[in-house]
Amino acid sequence: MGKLVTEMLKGTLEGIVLAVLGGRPAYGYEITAWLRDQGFSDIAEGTVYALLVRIEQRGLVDVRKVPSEKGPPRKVYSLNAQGQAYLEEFWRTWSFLAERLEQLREEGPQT
Amino acid sequence: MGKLVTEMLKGTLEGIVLAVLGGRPAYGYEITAWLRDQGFSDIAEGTVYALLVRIEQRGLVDVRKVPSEKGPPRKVYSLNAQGQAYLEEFWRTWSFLAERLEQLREEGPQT
DNA sequence: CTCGCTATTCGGTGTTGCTAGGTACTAGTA
DNA sequence: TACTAGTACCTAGCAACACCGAATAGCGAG
Repeated sequence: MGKLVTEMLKGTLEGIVLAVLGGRPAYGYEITAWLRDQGFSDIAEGTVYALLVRIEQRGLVDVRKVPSEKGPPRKVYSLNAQGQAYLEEFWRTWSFLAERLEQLREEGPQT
Repeated sequence: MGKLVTEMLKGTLEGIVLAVLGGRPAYGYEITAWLRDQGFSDIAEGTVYALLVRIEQRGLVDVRKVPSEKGPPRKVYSLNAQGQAYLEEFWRTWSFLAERLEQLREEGPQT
């Protein structure tokens, strides 16, 4: 896509991934593929893996290794209680930002 | 506010400021005050000024100096044609992202 | 046995917002 | 005079995050 998306993803990609994990456990490769499917056509693989490491270190997810038939073992991440709480905080922040922007788009800044 | 907002602002703050300038010309100090009014309570002044320098260097805005009665002269920025085009591109990108997130929030990832 | 797909990891880069100051001009006040 | 506060702008160094490119590793097909 472009630089605009890249910059906007900072801060939101993390929430997106957490939201995915909120729905069901998943592993890196799978998440990357899903994101590309959703239109984030040029998400870098490395980006997703780095993000997963971060949220694991922050204790937002649990991990378990699952053998794969076609390749190295998968690291399957699932959202834990702390991650759930963080995700809710993310949605609140997102709502705040989205409301401000929607208002700006419709009305312009109130004079 | 918090780190979450800070990270989310990366990539969107620029669009926000351009949108403000799309409504009317404005200067840095004024924009900062307006943002704080809108709930972005701890936007740093330096952030806004640095951003304005960037968008000026990219040729998205026109600038003129206007004397002030109570302080140094103001640098009043206004959106030019190139900035207008960029702003529209920003809105398209924003819409894309917002749609994906809204979908995620409501449905969860489709299994 | 090499090619392609699955799956993860890592080092270095660029952009961006923040911190924490500084400069400069005006007006009010002790 | 000296100080304080409000207006208005600028800068250097920092941290976080997404990107790029490459490497590693296992498996099946040709």
